[in-house]
Amino acid sequence: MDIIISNASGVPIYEQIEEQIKSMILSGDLAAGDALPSMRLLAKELRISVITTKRAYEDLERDGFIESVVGKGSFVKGINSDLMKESMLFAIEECLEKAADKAILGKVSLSEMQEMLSIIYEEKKNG
Amino acid sequence: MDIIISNASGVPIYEQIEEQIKSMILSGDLAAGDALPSMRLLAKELRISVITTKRAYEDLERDGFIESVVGKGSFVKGINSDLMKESMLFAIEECLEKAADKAILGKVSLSEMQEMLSIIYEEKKNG
DNA sequence: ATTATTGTGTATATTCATTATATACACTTT
DNA sequence: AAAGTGTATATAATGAATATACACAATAAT
Repeated sequence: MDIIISNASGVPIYEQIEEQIKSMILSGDLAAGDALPSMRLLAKELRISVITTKRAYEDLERDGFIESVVGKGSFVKGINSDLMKESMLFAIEECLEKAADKAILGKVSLSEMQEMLSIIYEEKKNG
Repeated sequence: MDIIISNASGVPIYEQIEEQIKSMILSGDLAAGDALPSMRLLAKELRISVITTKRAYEDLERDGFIESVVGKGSFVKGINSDLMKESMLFAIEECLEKAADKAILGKVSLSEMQEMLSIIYEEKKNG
């Protein structure tokens, strides 16, 4: 399981895990029925506490993406892919809203923002 | 002093105050030498603690935007307007980066984001 | 088959950092 | 003296992350 956590980002670890697992489900890297790494194993790999992985899996279960059964493990559920994309778009929207708020306060134009976004996006995608 | 704080946003109150005062300086609503409302008065207007306004003014002073002198009050300093804009752009950049991260994970294209951003920006600016 | 072991998820109590607070203090002006 | 400034100390409330012990299931050893 290729999950990368960054302490510098300010994003809570459990959220980073959630986002990346959702992404793998969306992209097909994880299919319905697939087993996730156990909370303990993932915690060991990432050098974090079991409780943090549990927090992530707990949220994913609450939101209907996975299912955990004691003694057996955690598994990907059948997902409505459209709903999934909806949830992703919503998270993106929240970030863009914050950026727009700051931009308007700071008298930064839309085209300036578009330019910035374009550079950032391509940078992240390629470099 | 027209400062609006929103508890729903998740942004700390002191940060909201800082952003809005910076914005007023940048736009010219506040000029060098102008007196800010006293910490106590602003706290009273916003129905928050003096300590929170102090925290905001403290940060603004640390960053060179204002100056506080005991017994007298807090005042806007002479500002390098370019540096100011730099600092605003940096904050916007951070938000856009988070959005871009999520977009790439979620297989959301750049043009989709541009479209979202455009709608959000215009909505906030006009509506 | 029974039992011990190992691997699952779960629950409790705790630590740490951040945000926000009440209250009392020190200084300046009037 | 009084009323207005900014300042400092001690405290509460929340959220992120943790260590440790608990409960259940599958498996290997006997």
